[in-house]
Amino acid sequence: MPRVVGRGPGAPAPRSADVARVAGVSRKTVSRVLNNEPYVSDDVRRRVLEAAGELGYRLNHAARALASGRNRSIGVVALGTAGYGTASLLVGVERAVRDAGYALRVVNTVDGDPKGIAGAVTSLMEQGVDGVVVSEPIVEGEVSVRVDVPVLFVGAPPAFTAGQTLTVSVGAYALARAATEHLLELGHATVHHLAGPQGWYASKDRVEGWRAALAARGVHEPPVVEGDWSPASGYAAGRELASDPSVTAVFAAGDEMAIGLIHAFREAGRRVPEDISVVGFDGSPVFAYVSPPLTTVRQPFDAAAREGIRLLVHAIEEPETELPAAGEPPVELVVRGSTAPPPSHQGQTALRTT
Amino acid sequence: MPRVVGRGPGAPAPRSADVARVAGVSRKTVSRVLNNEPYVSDDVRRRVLEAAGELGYRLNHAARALASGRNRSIGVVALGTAGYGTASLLVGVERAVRDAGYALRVVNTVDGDPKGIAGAVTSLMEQGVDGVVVSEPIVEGEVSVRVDVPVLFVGAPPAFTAGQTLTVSVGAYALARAATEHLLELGHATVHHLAGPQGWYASKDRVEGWRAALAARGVHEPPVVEGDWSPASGYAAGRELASDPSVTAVFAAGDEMAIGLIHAFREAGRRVPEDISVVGFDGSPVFAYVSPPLTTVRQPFDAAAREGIRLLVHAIEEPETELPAAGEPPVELVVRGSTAPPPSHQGQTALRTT
DNA sequence: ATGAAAGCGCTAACAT
DNA sequence: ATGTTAGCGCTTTCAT
Repeated sequence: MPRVVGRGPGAPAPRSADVARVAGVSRKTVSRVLNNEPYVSDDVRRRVLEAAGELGYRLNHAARALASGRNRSIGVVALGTAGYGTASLLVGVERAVRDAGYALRVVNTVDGDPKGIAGAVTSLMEQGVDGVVVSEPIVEGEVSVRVDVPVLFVGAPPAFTAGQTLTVSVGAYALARAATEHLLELGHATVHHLAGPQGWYASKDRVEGWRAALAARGVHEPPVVEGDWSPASGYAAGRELASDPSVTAVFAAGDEMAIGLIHAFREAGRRVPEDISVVGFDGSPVFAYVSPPLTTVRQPFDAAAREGIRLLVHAIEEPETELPAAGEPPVELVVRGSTAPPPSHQGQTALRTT
Repeated sequence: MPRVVGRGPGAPAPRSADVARVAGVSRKTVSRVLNNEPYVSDDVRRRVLEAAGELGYRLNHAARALASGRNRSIGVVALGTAGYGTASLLVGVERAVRDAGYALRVVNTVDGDPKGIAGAVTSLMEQGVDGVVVSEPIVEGEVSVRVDVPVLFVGAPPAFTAGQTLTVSVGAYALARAATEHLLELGHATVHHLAGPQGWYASKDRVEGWRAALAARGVHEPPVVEGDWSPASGYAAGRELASDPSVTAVFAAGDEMAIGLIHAFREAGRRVPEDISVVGFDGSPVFAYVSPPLTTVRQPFDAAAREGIRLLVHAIEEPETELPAAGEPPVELVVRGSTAPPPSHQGQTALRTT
């Protein structure tokens, strides 16, 4: 009678002892081969591999983790939404983690609040991950968890203390600044900003980049409009902004919000880019195919994920040596059709007196 | 000196024996409390929980898995792309898995080919998952892996044999049929189809639904145009289709391809929806805010994920009892602005003689 | 270059 | 309702 329900027909799964028996070596030697340890003759190595293949042997990660204290797995706390940004980052992280020979554990937080994050991290710790990645969308607030493994924060400053905290930037500040400067260089008197929700680091960086670009030119800083990343919130903001004739350029903190914004402008009879220019943020490829094609800045998700995981794995595997510093990611502005010089200066000033 | 690198300052992590000692009970009793087993007095339960809290005790999943043979984890083989569909499904799966009290292991396959899938599944088996989810994007071909746990296929027929295979539909066939029928009811003589890449189940279902709608009305079935899900491939297909004046309605197998398609049509001087109607597939919310707003069919990702995981967990926990059957998901057609009746009949026939 | 023995932290089966 | 004993499958010493 089979020991466990669910096992295929017949025998229980082979263990390393079975491989050892078939190969005519000790269990420890099998272990050595499987872990690519030195001091195994090529002949023995071959025999072990052969026996393993024959038996259809599969290593038991749980047993290995228990015995060695290392899991070769990395946990990621992601935001439970299906946006292009979140998803891209997750895909990049998965790839980088797998390439590093680690397994991935994912826990989503519905909303990025501290309590949700604490719970997610605790769950990951129980699962025995060797390192944790907290992905960009995280809100401010005290997160209280005891974490004794290295933690990588992507696109945000450390939100809690851990065995070791690392950060990798997605260059949001520089990207926001570049987006705003692009608009300013086009001749716009100022640039309005449709931000993400308050309290999010992702929002903050972008606001600051925008603000810095404005300050560098000494131009007036209009009040920030706040959205929630959704196209609907961009649309709502657009209806508001459209009624203000002084608005000729808007930098939106997300591509989808930008799309909603443009839609509202056009409905209100304001042409884009002739009357109002709009720049998005993310670099989602599909918006190159809408009218007008969306000018945006591309977030270097892949590069950030690769770089971040490199750092994290280093911290896991060689905690003593110093970390090779991460370079700032490149700033990539994608100019498409949603930006243009402002309407004639006189018309603009005339309207602004309103 | 600390035993393991990375542990916080001081003591090693507390184990269940420590909790037992502090609470003044046996290790097994601690185990009973932690697993919510019956036959524990309320008083003891309270004491154990208290001791655990005090010590900051965290269960060791690896040890539990090794001892019990069960991991309380589910693995998902996802496609390594950041599309709205894939990401939505993954988010839904993560949520459903967590709600069921399981952890999630994710392995992406860059391309959904059989070899990649086999590798992904093997990796998951080594990680000791109790069940596997193979998400929709999977290509045809023989996948040869030995799997002794239940496997759930989302939106595709079983691609390999396992301890037990389950399927949950996303209703792609019915959705494709509904999309095509919508166009036909508008009065279009026929409907062209921009499909996904050949070999993908996701493409196949949609082709068949489209074909069935056409056949039911006895209308001519034009040749299928093939894309690769990307907006660029939709654009390329659009340039081709735009030169054929008989084309007045296209059903695209994905929203992003539909967007590319529309862009190409407009560039070629064909208005949407006046000259050509386009229906997408997925239901991505942002395309309600482009011009014209995209008519589409909504894939019930959340419902499918919930339903699928319910089935899978049932198969894991009660392999004996029969599975409660899954109802077909609702068909949701979202009519927006990219569809309209065809141009006047006479103009159309005149052109068609070309 | 290889092996023997011990034990990782937990749960299972059987006590009581 | 609670405790005892014996492993789960692997890696770690430490021998050889």
